[in-house]
Amino acid sequence: MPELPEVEVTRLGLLQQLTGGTVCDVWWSGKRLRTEIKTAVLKNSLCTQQLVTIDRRAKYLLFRFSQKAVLVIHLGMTGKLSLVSFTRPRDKHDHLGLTLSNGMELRFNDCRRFGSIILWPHDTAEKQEYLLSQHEGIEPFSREFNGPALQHLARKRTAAVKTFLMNGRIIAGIGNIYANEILFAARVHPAQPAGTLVLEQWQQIADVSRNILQKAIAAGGTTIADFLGANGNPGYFQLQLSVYGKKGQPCPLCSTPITRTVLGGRATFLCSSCQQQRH
DNA sequence: CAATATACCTGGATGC
DNA sequence: TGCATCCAGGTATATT
Repeated sequence: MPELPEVEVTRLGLLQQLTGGTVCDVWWSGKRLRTEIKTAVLKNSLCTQQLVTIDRRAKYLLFRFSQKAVLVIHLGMTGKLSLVSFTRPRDKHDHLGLTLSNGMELRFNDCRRFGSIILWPHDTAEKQEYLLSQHEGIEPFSREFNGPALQHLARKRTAAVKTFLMNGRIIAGIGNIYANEILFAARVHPAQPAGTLVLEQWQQIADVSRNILQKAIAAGGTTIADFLGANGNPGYFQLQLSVYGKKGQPCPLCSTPITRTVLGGRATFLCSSCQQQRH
């Protein structure tokens, strides 16, 4: 589900209600996620700790606690976080619960279990955060995300520009839905080799990326099947999608039917009239 | 090193 | 109704 906007919507929703809360218990379903969960370690590190703030790097949420420990949560494909009363019965696919001293519980629900939950203990958190940041690509809302920088990063890259945008080690936060939408808005053909785009195209991609991601955050994210923000509400950006999932429907700009292809194993939607390869 | 394939999971939609 | 098949917002790892 979650690309940068959905992760950001989750973060903002939790921040409102959660900061200042103190952890008093940890529950785990016993089912393994992408990473191993050590309940005893989580309890030892987090119980009595107060949540200071929540940050985001790429699609990771960083829950910062008072004694410097950081709980890192990645939502994978179907992960959702919610804050509910600890008396509420657990749902199917609930996998982790952090009970807070105010009677609320932060719950992680993840049907497909591609999500991950990692604890950075206080003594290595700084180092781990540095390593994560090194490993992840540039943030779309950062200064370094601009036309010339993107063109530079794409030098000698033969992979399709869509695959390039979705490569998290190069650019953070852009997944399949937003890659499709960004390339349509920039009028760039998804299969064009990244290294062959001209500066004007990269500038356009940088501009529309920020615009689309920002609008998606403002709309509460995109809910196709099951994304819910931390307050339990769906997003509404799917109402503003131009091409994703729109096979056969008219292009909003020229009415040519949208086509679906597969690129790098992922569904790819485009308007063959508005998006043409430029060499 | 870069590009591509595969694996990790569950469940909804589709077709027979 | 049942069953098989395909598909889904991500990413680490292996293979070419």
